[in-house]
Amino acid sequence: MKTALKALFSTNPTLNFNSYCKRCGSLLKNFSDKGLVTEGTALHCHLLKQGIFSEKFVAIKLLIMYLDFRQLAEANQIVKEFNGFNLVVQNCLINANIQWGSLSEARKLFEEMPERNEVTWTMLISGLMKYGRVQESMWYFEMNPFKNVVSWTAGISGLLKHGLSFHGLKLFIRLLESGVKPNQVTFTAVISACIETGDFELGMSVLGLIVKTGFEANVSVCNSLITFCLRMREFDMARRVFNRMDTRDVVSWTAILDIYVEMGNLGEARRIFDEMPERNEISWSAIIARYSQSGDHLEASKLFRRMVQEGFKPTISCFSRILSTLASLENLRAGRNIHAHIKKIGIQGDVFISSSLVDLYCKCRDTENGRLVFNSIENKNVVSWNSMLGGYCMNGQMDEAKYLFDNMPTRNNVSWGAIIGGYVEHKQYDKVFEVFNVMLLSGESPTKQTFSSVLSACASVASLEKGRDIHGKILKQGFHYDVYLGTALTDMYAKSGDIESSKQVFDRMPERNEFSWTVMIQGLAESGLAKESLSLFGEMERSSSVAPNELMLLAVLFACSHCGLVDKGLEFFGEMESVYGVRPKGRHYTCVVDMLSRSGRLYEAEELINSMPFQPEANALAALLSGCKTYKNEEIAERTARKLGELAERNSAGFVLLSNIYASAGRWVDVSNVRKLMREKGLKKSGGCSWVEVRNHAYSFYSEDGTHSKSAEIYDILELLQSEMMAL
DNA sequence: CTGGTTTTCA
Repeated sequence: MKTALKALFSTNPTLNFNSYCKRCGSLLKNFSDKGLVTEGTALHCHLLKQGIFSEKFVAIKLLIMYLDFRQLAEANQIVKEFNGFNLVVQNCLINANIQWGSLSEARKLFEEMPERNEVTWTMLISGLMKYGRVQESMWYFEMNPFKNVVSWTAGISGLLKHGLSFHGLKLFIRLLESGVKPNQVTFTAVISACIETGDFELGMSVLGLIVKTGFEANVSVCNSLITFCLRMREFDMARRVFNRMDTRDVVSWTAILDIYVEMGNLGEARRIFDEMPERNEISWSAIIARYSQSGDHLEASKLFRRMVQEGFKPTISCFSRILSTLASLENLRAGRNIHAHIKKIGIQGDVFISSSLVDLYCKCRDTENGRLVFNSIENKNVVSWNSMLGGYCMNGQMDEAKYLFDNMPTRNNVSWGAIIGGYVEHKQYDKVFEVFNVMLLSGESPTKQTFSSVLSACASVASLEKGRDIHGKILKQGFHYDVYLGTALTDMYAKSGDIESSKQVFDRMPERNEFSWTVMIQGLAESGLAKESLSLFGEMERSSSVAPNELMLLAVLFACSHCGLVDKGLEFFGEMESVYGVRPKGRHYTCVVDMLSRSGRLYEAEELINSMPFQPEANALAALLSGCKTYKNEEIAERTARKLGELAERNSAGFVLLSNIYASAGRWVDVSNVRKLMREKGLKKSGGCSWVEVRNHAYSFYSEDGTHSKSAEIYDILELLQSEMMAL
């Protein structure tokens, strides 16, 4: 900009006066757009020196610039130089007041004007529309004596912006009837109305009109046509429009880029992006958003870095997008940098930005900083509250979550879903049902995700009654079994012991993914239908394209273990890597060790543990110990126990088992040694837990004393019952 | 000279 100014100062003497003024004018407009106050003032001084400041064209640009900068003293100075009433100057003043949101001042100026032109009217109409005052705007529209294309378009697009597509289109019809010719701007606006209403037929007839009036070559019209085709999923037509254009701008390229993304071809979209003749911050945002959406957060953040390096200013949406990408990458360091930048340019107050920031800190497990950002949001909306709520939930701070939830000004089904999901995630199942019931009572409709969460809670507490109830509610809501809901139902029925219903749901699912198969295979195995489980696995291999994953193979091993098909299980285990390409994890070894130990093949089990390429799970050793107990093999038990002792794993189950084995062998000294060891390591026997349901509330009881608020009374009653039983 | 339109997004 500085160089442009210099070039102008050392001006070309051959430049004539008019083009000189024009160049000054466009420079001033440029300064005004980019907020370059110093440069603008400097040019003003220069013009004063040259004595051409009162030239009307230049003066108007100067006035607009000073109004833009809100330098009212200078602006007033220029107004004075026009000596009284000037229509264009008054128009500029009205426009400035509209920009500043002083609508009453703008209207006062409008009313006081001795004469008005079509621009005056149009400005007021579009100004009122801009602030959502549709009724008043339409009133002025009807009063307007100069209904030209621009004011028609202003009225139409104003209605469209406020979701009144139908009224907008009706106004468009009136425009056609009035005899005024619509132009390219009108058509672009009307096409976006067709996009809004999703009316393909109407769009096509507008297209006919466009062709008839000869606007089909206009860039803006074609751009909106491409978007129209995109929304109607007419990808071929979109490409035809694009290919036919003889001039394309950055908007056209960005629009066609999105066509390929929608067609699921991100690679082709990227190729277009790389080959675009020109890019702007919106095209950058678009491609970054698409990478982020498709889960390639690394590429998204790489592109963001390139975008900034190439000097593009990210838009607000781009910032919030990249923040959520960094949140997924849990890249707190980069996130903090961007946070600092956001503060510097002063957009931290934006609800989308601040909610993304809350999410970023929480996903990086820094709920404290998340809370600080949350507290700083002035106009919190549901999304901001939900981000903070979700943050507490994902970090298991359920007390904070509940407190926040109880104090939210408004809740939507996302909020309910978040807190319910949090309780499920952190195994507080009694709370899940409690909150879910309140949710239903409040009249909020659960989403599919919330239903899935609650179903998994039912599965975990094996509450068939509740599960059936939820199933009924799902049907009532009219949700059909999609993959997620169907899988959750299958799992719930299987875990609650109703394997028949489980199979029924599974059979009716229109689509199954690897989780669905896993759940069913595991469900059958755990219900003692191990043979059926294995044959279902066979069916899956034959009939679907789903590849067995780690979890599913675990279920298969489990099935073999539970129907005593030890050799079959060993065969599967051997094939895991070679046939299915899944490297056995600790859990798989544990399962096989368990299988061998249960059938008394203790030496093989021990050998398998010794052959493991990594540390065995404590559970594997525990399983072997358990086998030793059953088959009375103290020799292996001794060795295994030693290994378990060496294992630094904080797993108390193994120790408990160990002490039980010693106890059953009557080796009380060893028992007390193990207990001592546990105390030294700070391990506690994880308490058993039981619960009863009374009127939709689950009451939990833990094996440690005194954890229940009414344990004293409960024990009193137990004692009473006991003494009555003795009396019998 | 001053006014109306199109592309990304939560």
